[in-house]
Amino acid sequence: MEEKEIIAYKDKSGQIIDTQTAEQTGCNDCEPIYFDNSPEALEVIRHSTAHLMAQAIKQLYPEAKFFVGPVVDEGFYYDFRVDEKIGDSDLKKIEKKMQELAKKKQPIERYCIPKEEAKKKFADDDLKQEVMKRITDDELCIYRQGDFEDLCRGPHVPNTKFLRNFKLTRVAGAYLGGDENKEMLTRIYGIAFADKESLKNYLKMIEEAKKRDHRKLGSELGLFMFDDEAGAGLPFWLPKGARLRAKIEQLLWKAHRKRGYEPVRGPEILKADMWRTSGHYACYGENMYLTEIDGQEYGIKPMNCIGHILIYKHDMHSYRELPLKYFEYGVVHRHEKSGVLHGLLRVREFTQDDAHIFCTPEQIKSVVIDVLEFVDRVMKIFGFEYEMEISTRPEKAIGEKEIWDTATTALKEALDENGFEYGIDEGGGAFYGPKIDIKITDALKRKWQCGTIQVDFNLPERFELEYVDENNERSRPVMIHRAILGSFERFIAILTEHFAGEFPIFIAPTQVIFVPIASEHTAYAKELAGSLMEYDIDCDIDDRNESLAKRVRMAEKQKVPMIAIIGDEEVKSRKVAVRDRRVRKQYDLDAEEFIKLIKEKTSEVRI
RNA sequence: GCUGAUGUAGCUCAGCUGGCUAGAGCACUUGAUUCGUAAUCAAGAGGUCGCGGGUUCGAGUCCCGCCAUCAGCUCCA
Repeated sequence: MEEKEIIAYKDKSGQIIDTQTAEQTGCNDCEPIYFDNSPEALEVIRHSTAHLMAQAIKQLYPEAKFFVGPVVDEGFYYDFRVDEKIGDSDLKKIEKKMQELAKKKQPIERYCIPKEEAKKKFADDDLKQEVMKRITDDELCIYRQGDFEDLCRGPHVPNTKFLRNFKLTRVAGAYLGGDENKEMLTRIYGIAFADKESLKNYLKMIEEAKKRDHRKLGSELGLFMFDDEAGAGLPFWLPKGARLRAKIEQLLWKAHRKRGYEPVRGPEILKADMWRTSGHYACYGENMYLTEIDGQEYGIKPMNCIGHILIYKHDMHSYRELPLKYFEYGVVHRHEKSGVLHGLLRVREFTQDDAHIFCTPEQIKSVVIDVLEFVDRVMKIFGFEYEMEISTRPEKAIGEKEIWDTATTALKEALDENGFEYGIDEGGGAFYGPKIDIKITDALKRKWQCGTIQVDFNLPERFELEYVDENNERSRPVMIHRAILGSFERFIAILTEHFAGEFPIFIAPTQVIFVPIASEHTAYAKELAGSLMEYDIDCDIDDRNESLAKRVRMAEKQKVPMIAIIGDEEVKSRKVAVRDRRVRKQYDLDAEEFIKLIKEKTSEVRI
């Protein structure tokens, strides 16, 4: 067996020191990093592959100027400027050149020079100047392979021979430094591994993800559609999708009622002054759809808070009523930029499973703890793992700093007391308060932001909300906004990809499909379907004039969990031949047993 | 919104460098078949080639604008 080669070192603090640096400055107490797929090794390999790509681009497009080329979660990229347009077809060409360069086994060398000297050296390269502006070090390092040199902090592999298992995945545009107002550079993304096998597996995973794409499955399974003429980002729910959605809505409705939430409903549009009072007009106005009615400006709601607030204000409230929980499947409209729309994951009209809890400041912690229990229950039912993150005060915000601090502390305590782990997103809060975001991890280990719990001290102030406290005096309640799924649209998109379209029977659009073998068996199938419909179980009967084999195939392709075949034998003995997709088994059951089984399977889930 | 790519029947796609009435498979309709677990046979219907301009004797094919989609940037449920 070939001994693994060392491509870099790791020092005590965990920092990666490449072999070039180690040679120049030494490295005490360093552990070697071998040429394999460890996270550290991949970082070095991918970073060097980015450089190799830059070298190839420079040879193919001599006028190219380079900005930055970092390693990211999904591989690496390099941002650069060329005069020509680079399309997907050019990737192959660049890849080929990279292979060619890698084969030359060029050593990668490093040398450092004072910043001033570097500035002179790259005087005619405005992008390099831009990079240097961001670096505070006095000495800058340059890596060289063959005739290609690039300003870089490293680390890099010692030789280009280590860079063989890579693939350029896509071309895209990216703003210089992520700033929308600056010029747009060309960005090429790529991925690299130590061995061929891992690269192949990675590409296979991407293929798998493509097969699960909710947009593809959504149209194959007849869940939803979009219509170019009707407008971008405006989903239409087809019968199968609407069934699926209705089941989730019903399940969740009951779960809310059980937890003391009251259903309410506000109007879709409100006068613009309302949005001015709330602060939405100023802070969220660019995303709102505005219209004029009888000379008055109105805004279509982008959030449901105002409706719930006005309902709260309609009555006097005693401290005895708190916490008061209003919930609504609220339809909201947000003018998202056209480029960000993405299937059901990002749309312009969507329905939130929204609730607002009015409580005293002292109750925040216990209310949040209750919501966390609710979230946990729902996530478990659908088989999702999740993580949480607290977001703190953003730059564009309303409300006093002290108020923000109090609220943020309450959120942290609620999580701490329950032993939940969480991350912190500094400055990531909504403009009206800090929040806990719930991020789902799906079957392919991808993370999605769905649920959210947001404390709000500001809107109660702006709308002068009150309750009568135990001393018969007026006090100001706190509001907690929360959503568990986030929106039905996004949640169903994630659910579809998570289950690859094979929804569990309790939410499947078609829970049972009857396939009568010949036309004289249809009556019995209808009778059984009728019984199941009594229990809100969605069943279809496929009595089309097609072969049995074909109809079974169609049912399988539609991923129906239970297929019930009805023929002479079944009619005669009042049985059902069941084909269970989940356990991939076939068995016979008496009609009564069958109905009981389906009833159990569909109702065992309670949130 | 920005960068790049794409847009032919409900879906997946073919249609060479501009040239007769635009094709295929699946789905759909009709007829035959009445069938025991992943595609029965036959026939039929379905498209102002995303929309609007332009170049040309002639445009699905070339040019411009718009719309939509895709991959990203940025933003978010």
